[in-house]
Amino acid sequence: MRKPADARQTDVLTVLSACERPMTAYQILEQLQIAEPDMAPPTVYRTLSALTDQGRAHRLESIKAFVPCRCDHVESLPVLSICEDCGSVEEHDGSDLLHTLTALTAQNAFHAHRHIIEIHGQCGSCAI
Amino acid sequence: MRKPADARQTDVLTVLSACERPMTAYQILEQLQIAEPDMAPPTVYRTLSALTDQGRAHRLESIKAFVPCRCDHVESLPVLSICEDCGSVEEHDGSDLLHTLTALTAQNAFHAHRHIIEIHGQCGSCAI
DNA sequence: TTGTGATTTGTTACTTTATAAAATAATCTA
DNA sequence: TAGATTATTTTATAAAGTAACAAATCACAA
Repeated sequence: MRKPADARQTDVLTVLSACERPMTAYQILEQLQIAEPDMAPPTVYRTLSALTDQGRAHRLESIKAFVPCRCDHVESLPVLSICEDCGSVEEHDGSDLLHTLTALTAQNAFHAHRHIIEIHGQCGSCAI
Repeated sequence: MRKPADARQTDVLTVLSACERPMTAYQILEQLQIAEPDMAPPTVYRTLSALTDQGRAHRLESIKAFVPCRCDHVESLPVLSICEDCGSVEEHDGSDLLHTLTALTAQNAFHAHRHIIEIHGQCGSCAI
């Protein structure tokens, strides 16, 4: 059952958006397999790569999971805060951090391609 | 062959420090197995957790690898820059970022426990 | 149209990364 | 020095990710 890539991307984003929490690749796969039982991991991973490349989804490296982009997905520096109690994730625009980060790495003439900023902690609702 | 935890930690740090590049848990295991062929993954993972908790090593979440802490391992906000060409990693002190990060997440009364800041790019030596 | 090559998508099988849980060893306490 | 307690190791397996090839589709020339 062959589908064009953009249809797959829509499918994956739909599944991701329907869930309040970040989802692992295999959780996404499991959802998609309800409609297409033969789907295999590479299909999901390929689609997720495309989505993250486009900025339409983000991968949370520290918890091996994915969230849909809640911003305009053009923003250059997503900062993702992850509540360790309830698992919820908030997305923030970290553009203000850019020049400090650049200054930090400038010593070695380092040229950045991609920034990963994730914050683990406790969200307001869970702090009560 | 049972060893106290701190001896294990020394072993792992020695292996890590002897390598210029970040190492995966299984690469570390492979090195340690030269002396102790029966060592199994959980021993390495447990030791690495202890080391990262103490700040004596860092885990690069985005590449699933570990480096020894090159700073005083008390520093609160390590920023790790990773060269995508040669694989080298530099460690920087990102304390200056703290108040901006706090401001970013403050809207939701989020309370941070741990920050993960990794930068992918190209180091000076590889830019030539 | 139809053949040809380039590209995208699907499938199989596997590798790498990580951990749960049982087993064992060391240490402590009385 | 037996029994309780804690820490470490082992076994086995779960979870995450990918390489490599097969099949389908597309683009375009003849």
